[in-house]
Amino acid sequence: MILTPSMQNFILHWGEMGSRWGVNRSVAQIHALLHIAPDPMTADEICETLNLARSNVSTGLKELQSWKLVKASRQLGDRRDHFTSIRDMFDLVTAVVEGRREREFLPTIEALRAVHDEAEADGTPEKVKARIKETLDVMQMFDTWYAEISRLSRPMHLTLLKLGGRVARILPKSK
Amino acid sequence: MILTPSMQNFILHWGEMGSRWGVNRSVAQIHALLHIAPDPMTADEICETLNLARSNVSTGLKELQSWKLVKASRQLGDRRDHFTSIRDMFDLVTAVVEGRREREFLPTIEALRAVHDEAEADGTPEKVKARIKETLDVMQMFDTWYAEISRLSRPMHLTLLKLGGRVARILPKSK
DNA sequence: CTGTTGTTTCTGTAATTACAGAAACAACAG
DNA sequence: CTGTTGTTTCTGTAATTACAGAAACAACAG
Repeated sequence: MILTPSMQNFILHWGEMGSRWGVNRSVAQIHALLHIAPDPMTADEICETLNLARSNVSTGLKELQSWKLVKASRQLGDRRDHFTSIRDMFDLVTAVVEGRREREFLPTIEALRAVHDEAEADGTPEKVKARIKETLDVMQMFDTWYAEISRLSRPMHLTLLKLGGRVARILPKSK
Repeated sequence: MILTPSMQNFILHWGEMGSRWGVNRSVAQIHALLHIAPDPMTADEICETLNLARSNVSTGLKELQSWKLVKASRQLGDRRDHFTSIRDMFDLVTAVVEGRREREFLPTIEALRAVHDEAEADGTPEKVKARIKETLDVMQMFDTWYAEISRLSRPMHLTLLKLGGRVARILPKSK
């Protein structure tokens, strides 16, 4: 596959961004390539296009699949796996947010809960215990909010997105 | 300052979480300490409590101030700076989200815009150009949504948070 | 002036991370 | 059986990152 300069830049920038977002550069580059590739690609094509070792592409694809950002598919008369990224940008955002929640947010809440319980018995000052509890409570509040919102339907999400700040005009009436 | 085991764990976990969130461990630990500290602390006290070099504490405090997570204050009759973290959890979340938006989201949008313009002239296939444009558009849509929502008042934020998924019950009527 | 406080910059080091490339395997088609 | 495809695991290396500690400096109180 031949990359035009702007396609190369897209992949490079996505790779940079990936490393800020906690995904390593190679993995983010593979995702970027699949994201803009018109057709599914095999692992070998990805190796050639990005100049990565096969082992790393294989591992990277696994990781992307675990994030549910990439799917493997088969083509008739070909034994090789063909990989595509999620085509719908909404699904992509959902997958990324969901992944981060599971890997970063929930473990933190869990750890905070453990610390909170531990603090009951080890002579931690009341003020400090209150701070820890408040931190835990607020994080849980945000998590609950997210869980509820994410359960809404796609059209509802779109409505809310388009509505933006105007949601405030509608709400007060109902209070 | 004496740390109980649970306070130590809080700081350690916060430090771990920090490294996942793109802040380095020391910086996250300093923040964790200030977050649960009942009273403002001087740089020296932080050094002692966390066993960090003074230079690193100094740099870390600078970084936390640039994130607006920590403020320096003065006390009568003392020439040293005393540091406190944001006390209000809502302000903290806002500061973190705002910081990440500026450092991770906006640069990406900027880069995408540049790639998008570049793609006009370098023979990038139409399909690929469309993908790039779609990616840019969706990211901008989310950013606009966030910008509008963040402009709402604090009580409105609280209302929305408590409302959670029930916001859906209110909206359809108005369509 | 001296002492205190804090910042910045540099050096060196330990730990971590991100890879390439090799090798061993597994699954399966023909 | 052989050839193809893909995965997993290992070794080695280069690059990066996160520090400690030193040193030089600045600002300022008294």
